[in-house]
Amino acid sequence: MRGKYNTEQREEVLSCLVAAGGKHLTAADVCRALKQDGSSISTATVYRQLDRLVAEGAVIRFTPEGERSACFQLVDREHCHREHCYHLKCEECGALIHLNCNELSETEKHLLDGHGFAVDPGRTVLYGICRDCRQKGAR
Amino acid sequence: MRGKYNTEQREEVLSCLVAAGGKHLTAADVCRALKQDGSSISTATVYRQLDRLVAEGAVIRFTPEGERSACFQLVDREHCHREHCYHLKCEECGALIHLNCNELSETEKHLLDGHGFAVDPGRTVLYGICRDCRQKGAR
DNA sequence: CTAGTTGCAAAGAGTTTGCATGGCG
DNA sequence: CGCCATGCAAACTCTTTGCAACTAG
Repeated sequence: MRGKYNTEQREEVLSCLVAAGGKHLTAADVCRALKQDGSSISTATVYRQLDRLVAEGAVIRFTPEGERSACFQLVDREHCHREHCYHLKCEECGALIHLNCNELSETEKHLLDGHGFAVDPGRTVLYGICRDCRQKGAR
Repeated sequence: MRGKYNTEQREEVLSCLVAAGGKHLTAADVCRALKQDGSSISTATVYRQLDRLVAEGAVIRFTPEGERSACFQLVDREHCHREHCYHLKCEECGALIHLNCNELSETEKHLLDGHGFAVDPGRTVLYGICRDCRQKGAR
């Protein structure tokens, strides 16, 4: 089973994402950053830890349009109550918006009752254009 | 320079996307569909034509989170807004469920009106557990 | 001790590219 | 005819996997 042990490699991958602040990193970015810090972790392990962090909901994964590799970004837990926290990712400016909204809980309920599908909010990312970018772009 | 000649291969790739209606296709889907129609175009050419169509703006390209391959979808210029087709991805069995549901359109509207966020349905994937897997796993 | 983890290298999947040939305009 | 497009296969990039050795709890 995954996510049982707390290894040094795990800590390093995690702290790498923490150091990145609100920004996202690719797996390659993480490897590069780690190498620069003197620690060299195998690529496979970086991927495995990232997967694990995503599964735990500590990190979200997404692939920006046009990019070939996946991006990983730390979820800010302060602005994110466990239960119904969704993430909105602006395709324009890249902002990651944390959203806690009853309406979405309703939708969640509907998908479960009406479609038998149990949504996993922590792992779901809604793509679109945020308010700021819509105003700027006059859309 | 690109997009000068109107070849048979170009027509076939295009008509394949037209035939798909509002739905998106991967490059592999296109190849498969063409092969089924008797015409076999090289993978490279399918990619090149898709690139060309994207460059021309006739087609959009995006990669749904969790998927490894890019999706291509015809831009319907008449019905300017994209079809409200969402995708549900089962984390258990990997099934990708296409969903067209009014409730979600409501949610979309709410996100726009209440939060200023214009969701991009084609790009968004909701993660969770599907009905079958929930029943099997007694979750 | 025992089961989860790691590193390595090799395998995979998807996509791109080099080059000679073919075909649109 | 001049170029652009095609096909093929090899190259490439990103990610996953098999397996033996290692290690946290």
